[in-house]
Amino acid sequence: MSGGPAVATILVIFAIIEERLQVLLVHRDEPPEAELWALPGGLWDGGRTLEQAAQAKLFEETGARDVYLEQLFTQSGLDPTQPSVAIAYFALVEAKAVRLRESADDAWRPAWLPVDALPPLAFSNGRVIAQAVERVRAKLDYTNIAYGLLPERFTLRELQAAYEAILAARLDRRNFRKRMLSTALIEATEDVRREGAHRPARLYRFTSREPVFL
Amino acid sequence: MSGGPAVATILVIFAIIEERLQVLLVHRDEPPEAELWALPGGLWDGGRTLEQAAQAKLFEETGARDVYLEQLFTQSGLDPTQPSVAIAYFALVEAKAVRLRESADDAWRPAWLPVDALPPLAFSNGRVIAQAVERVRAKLDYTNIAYGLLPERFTLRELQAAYEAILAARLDRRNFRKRMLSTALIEATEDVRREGAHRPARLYRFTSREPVFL
DNA sequence: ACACTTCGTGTACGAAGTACGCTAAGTGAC
DNA sequence: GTCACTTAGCGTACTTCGTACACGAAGTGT
Repeated sequence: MSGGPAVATILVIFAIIEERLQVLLVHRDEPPEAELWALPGGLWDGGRTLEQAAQAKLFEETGARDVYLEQLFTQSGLDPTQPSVAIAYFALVEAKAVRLRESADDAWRPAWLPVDALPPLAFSNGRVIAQAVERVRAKLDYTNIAYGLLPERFTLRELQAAYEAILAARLDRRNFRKRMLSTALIEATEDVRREGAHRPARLYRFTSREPVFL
Repeated sequence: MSGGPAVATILVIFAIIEERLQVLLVHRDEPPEAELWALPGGLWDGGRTLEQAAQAKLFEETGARDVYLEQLFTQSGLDPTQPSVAIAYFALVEAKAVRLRESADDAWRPAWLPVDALPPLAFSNGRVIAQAVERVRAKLDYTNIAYGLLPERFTLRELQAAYEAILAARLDRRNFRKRMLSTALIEATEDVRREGAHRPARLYRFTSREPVFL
């Protein structure tokens, strides 16, 4: 080994928790950059494609499969101790379907942190996250990537809450509905959900759980 | 050496030549993939950032500095003989300012080939080029990246010709003018250019030669 | 003087997005 | 059972942006 540069994949895993966009981070207990939070990742062994390696790491951290995963950016020089490149991916997962990796000794423990209030991060992970957020926001407009964040069936209100969490903006309820239904990204189901003292909400689903562009 | 995966940068260098969007390719004289055209690139030595390595390679091939250069995508498994990752960049250069590298023995000779009529390419370079074209097209709409393709001063007709070459579509002359001038991306100069038996055309320049987003 | 070519500006129309008011369908209080 | 209350759901007016298209302006060459 050694000689060639180190190649790593790092993951920006998003979920919506408590109406906020949150990102999965791990607490580093050892140098370099000990005691800081960092994005999960791992060295690439060359045995699979980069995408497969990222998928595997995502599964290891969250137990999630078949979620939206997209390559973001490749950086060099993140690790000052050796030549290295890191290929960043981002993923959107449904919070309720995730089971975080257990760390018996409370070491390298993973946790969700809201993107609008991040602590100091290891390496340059803040930049990577910012870029991931930007990409997700842009893609909300013309793709169905939100399917990754929601359960199979959901109300329009829930979908809107997801959009608002990501965009960090409030949207008009009626225009949002109109826009969503005018695309073919989602479709109504037969069922409704009743909760609270008001009219029940119809449940919708994404017409496709594969990435779709408008 | 050896052991770690090979890390390479590859470049998709665009220019507009004879009113067509063309890409710089080199002819491979040796295996693997001998006798095919391929994108220029080189192994990364870890001594600089990836971006600097790409800049250097770009300069080596074209003599161009300070042009638009953007990272595109990272692929693994392009080379079947060893684990490897390739970070692709694309660049936009002004054809007239380019001086192609001389190859004394006519080996690995570089040449411009139009993107709409490419021969079979080595590795999976066709996909990379297609993705680069797509990115450039998208960015034309909301950035000033075209500045890389044109000389410092140009007529609106020339700018439009560049857009048409990239988009592979014809644009309405008057709407194009209106749209361009409504942004602050370009500004009129004092001078005009006279050529041919007709009204002379005003010369414009980009207000900035750094990347600008709308 | 006139034909010819490209440059430059204005106007009319339609599509898409935004602001906003009103009715529908439930639950719970009394 | 009626009524107050809350969220769901739909429709309309207005604005903004993009597209289609017509005409005068400013040169050169005959």
